[in-house]
Amino acid sequence: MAGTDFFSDVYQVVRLIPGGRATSYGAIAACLGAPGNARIVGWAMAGCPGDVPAHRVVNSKGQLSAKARFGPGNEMQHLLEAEGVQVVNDRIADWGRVFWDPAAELL
DNA sequence: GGTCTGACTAAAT
DNA sequence: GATTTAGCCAGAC
Repeated sequence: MAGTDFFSDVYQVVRLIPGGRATSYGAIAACLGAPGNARIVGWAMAGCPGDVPAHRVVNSKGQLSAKARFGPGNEMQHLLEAEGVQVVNDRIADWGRVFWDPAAELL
């Protein structure tokens, strides 16, 4: 797994997230071997280069915590819906089904 | 090298 | 279910 910087690893994993799916910060962190770095993952997204689909990364409850960072509107939600992810009340519907586990799918 | 911050998580209340 | 507390670690100053 790739690795140079934690950020690079996060970016790479996020880029590997298939359309219509989403994952959580903790899942990415755990995949990188650092289950306690959930915050770092989110922070890495805060400075994502732009080619990183950060809209597919949400918190453990499937809630669009990054929505505010994408914009004051529902831009993040719109992106997810455009990929086939149903978003209701700022959170992903059927989260357990949409959830993409990098540690399992990517392995 | 100490301190603050942050798009988190989980457990406790 | 909502709020609070504490734990976690990498970067910026």
